[in-house]
Amino acid sequence: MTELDTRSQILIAAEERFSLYGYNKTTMVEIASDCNMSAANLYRFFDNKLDIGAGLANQCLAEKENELAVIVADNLMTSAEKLHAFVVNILHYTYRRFDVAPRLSELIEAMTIQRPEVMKSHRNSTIILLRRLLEQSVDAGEFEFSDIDATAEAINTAITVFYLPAGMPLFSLEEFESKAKSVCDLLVNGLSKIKT
Amino acid sequence: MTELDTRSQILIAAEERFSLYGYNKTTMVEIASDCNMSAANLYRFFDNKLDIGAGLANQCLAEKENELAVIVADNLMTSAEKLHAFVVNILHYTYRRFDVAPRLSELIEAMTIQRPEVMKSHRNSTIILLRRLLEQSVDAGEFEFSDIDATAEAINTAITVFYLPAGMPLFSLEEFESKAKSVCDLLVNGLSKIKT
DNA sequence: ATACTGAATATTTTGTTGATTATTCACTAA
DNA sequence: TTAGTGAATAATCAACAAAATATTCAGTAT
Repeated sequence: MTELDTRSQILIAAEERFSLYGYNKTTMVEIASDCNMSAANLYRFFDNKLDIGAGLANQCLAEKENELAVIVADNLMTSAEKLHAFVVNILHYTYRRFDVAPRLSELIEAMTIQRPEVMKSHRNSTIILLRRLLEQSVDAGEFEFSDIDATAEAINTAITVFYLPAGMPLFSLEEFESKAKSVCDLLVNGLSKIKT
Repeated sequence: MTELDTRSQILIAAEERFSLYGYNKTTMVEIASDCNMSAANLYRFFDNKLDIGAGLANQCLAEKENELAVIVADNLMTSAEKLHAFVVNILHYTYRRFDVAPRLSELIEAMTIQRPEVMKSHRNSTIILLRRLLEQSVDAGEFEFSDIDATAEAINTAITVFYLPAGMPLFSLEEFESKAKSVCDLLVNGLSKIKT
């Protein structure tokens, strides 16, 4: 088995364990024995448990980014619709992680605290996607703005609530969806060439 | 001494202790002896320690609301300037609590978890202030929008990041100030009668 | 060299127990 | 009746040992 195969075998075993029992309750021995190897051998592929977590988190977040990229690439939606779909997608992802698969959010929590660069890089990717959305909106003659980078950043800042699982218990999903709609409307109003 | 006097005497003693040593490390006996009374007597004025905390938190948040009310009432600033000042004030308050007076944020944390209605009511007051700001902006012929309540809520949602002490370690105060500026610009653009 | 292991060590978590602290209550003083 | 107390009880916290777990390392097999 190649080194790459073994790495992904470990990641698959870890994903199974982490999503079932959570990051903290999963031991290196368990992951190792799922892969029919000793715990010591895991260290030939990952520096430590946190790095296994980071590998997995990067995978999960990359999937999320792909979903968002699909929305941005869509050419049937208007830019306003895309932005709304974008935000709702983020909200639903956050909600799911808090409500449906709370085990995996233990991993995200650990990353936020102990591997902030993982979340930072996800943040970056998201802003790049927003930037692309804005570029396309200009091409389509729908939005206009002066500084595309500042605008992408500002939008990301304004929708930060929808990223935070900590806020989820405060309102129902329906309430959050309605908030997402109002915020998008407000933003779109500021971006549109022609005011609605 | 009237009952009201005793209540505020207790709150004063509690404020001193809470801001010096934090909510958790302050004991009922300490508060009581600061007021020259027995711990048991505190319970004639407050149901429990959490209620003393809630009384104090309400006071602190009311002060914050007053500062914001002053900004809204100002008649030298444009509506755009008011909104910006409003957001920056919130940001600075959050930053101060996280960076300068972390002891008191222990109290806010306890309230967030164990007395969510305290924070909810503060949230409400803030939205009412934003509503007033919007009313005045219409009178001044500066902003226009369809639904004032939805708009006030949407603005509040968009500026939620600036309320969260948890986010403070991620960026410097300067970075947050710049974010506050971009978000305000974006919002103002969407609200203004005449686009800039 | 490369893939791996068992056993040793270091770090973290868990469980337990004593001490602190919050809260209640029966009571006194005015 | 109102303001207060000391002492009893209940809940929480802190410290420390024991157990579990992460990580390292010396060494085996191919």
